[in-house]
Amino acid sequence: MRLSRYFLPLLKETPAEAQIVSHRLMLRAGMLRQEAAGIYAWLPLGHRVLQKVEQIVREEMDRAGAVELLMPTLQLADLWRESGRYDDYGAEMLRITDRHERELLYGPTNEEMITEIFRAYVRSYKALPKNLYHIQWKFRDEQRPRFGVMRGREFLMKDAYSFDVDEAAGKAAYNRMFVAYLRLFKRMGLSAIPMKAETGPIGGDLSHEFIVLAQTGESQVFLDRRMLDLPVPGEDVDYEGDLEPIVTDWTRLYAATEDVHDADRYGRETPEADQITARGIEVGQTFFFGDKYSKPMKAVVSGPDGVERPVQMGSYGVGVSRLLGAIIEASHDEAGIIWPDAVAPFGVGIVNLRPGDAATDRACEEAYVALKQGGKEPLLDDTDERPGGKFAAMDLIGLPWQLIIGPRGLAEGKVEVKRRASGERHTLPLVEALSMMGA
RNA sequence: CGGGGCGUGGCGCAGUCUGGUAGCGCAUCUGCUUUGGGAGCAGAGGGUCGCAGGUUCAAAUCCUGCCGCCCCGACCA
Repeated sequence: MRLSRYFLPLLKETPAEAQIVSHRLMLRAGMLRQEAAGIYAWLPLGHRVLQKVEQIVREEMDRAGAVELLMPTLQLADLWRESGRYDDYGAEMLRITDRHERELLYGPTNEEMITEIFRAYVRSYKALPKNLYHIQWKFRDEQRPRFGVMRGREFLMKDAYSFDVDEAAGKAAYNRMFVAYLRLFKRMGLSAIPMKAETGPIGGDLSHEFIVLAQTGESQVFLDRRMLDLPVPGEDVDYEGDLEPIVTDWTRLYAATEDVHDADRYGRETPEADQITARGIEVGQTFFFGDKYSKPMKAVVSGPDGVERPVQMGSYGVGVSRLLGAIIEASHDEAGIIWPDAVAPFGVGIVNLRPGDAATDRACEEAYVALKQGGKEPLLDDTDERPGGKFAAMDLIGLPWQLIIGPRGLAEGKVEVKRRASGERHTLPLVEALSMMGA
């Protein structure tokens, strides 16, 4: 992409409404525009990152055996009356009436709908296990939206739902999601720690919140330092096999958010030297809730014994749009965002220091084509902006690599490569620069 | 939902107390000079002062009502 043709409205000054760093940087970097409290338009740069994050979630869900579908944003109120949640859900649920006076709602989640879909088609244990997910916009009419995209009213969420014949199979399905979550957050460059979570009225102890550690996190968390060193399962993890050992490894050590923190247990189980108190951002949550919805909504399957029983369900959410905020909270400096390679909107920013200079233009063009062919998704700054402004802009939008090309360096046959994360720079011939960046 | 604050060119703000026909910085446009870490000079454009009523000769400024947004708290993926 050539910057001169792109749409990247950068802000030199921070809009007054933004307080936390990720919100400020997203506005300044031209990723986001607020349209109403907690409702945002995703500008091209933000949209690209959103899609990258979404794609990683999708790949890891698919790898774990989940199947993607897409449910609508609007749902019928009657569906929610079946589970009893229409009345339980408070003002957070956005209720809408259509021209026929039918009551609708903008879905805050999809347990009811997925259960309805499942029960319409599945009757036998032989069709199980199943895990269906979608990535869709949700709406929760928060009383007080804040922190930009981290607590908006409209948000993009991946939610998966597992269906199993009995509790043991349900637990295995839960484990698959647990492992998939470890992997997908890791791929985004995040260290997300599963922490025991409140299950609320659902009961049982099978629920975890996945928390990203960041200094500016919204809530306080307590954990065993050794959790940070646990190995994340690789691409070759066998989702057909027994994942219990991995889950046990990741749940044995103490890790809790402030609302479920047990100071006595913490002191007992975790050596003082390994105790960490930090701030965290919740980016995902896993639940196993058995027949909470399948029972009232009559989603039943026949077992091998010919007896019909409610299917055992779990649900697994990832806050896709929220993740952008979390990633920035966890990865930025004074100058701007530092994107992890896997989610960066562009792989390399090429800075043409002197557009109009024949040799410089030629070298930039050569680099642009090579990087593009190498799948590096370059963004070429071919604007008339002054060098200082270009450098500041590149640092702000946080592309992993900067390739700086100008007449001064070219006179020596060299260009400069800068790694955004470390600030490390190298002056070297263009070919070498390209191979350094993997093109 | 309780408490506090704010709404003035695209962005950041001053002006409001004490009414007199709107200003600063950045950004934008034009010209010239500049060009390796947010340039200089000269000129230009752009504002129903959140909205609606009211008071007044006169309202960004005073009064009433409404709307929007932000912060702290309670609540939440």
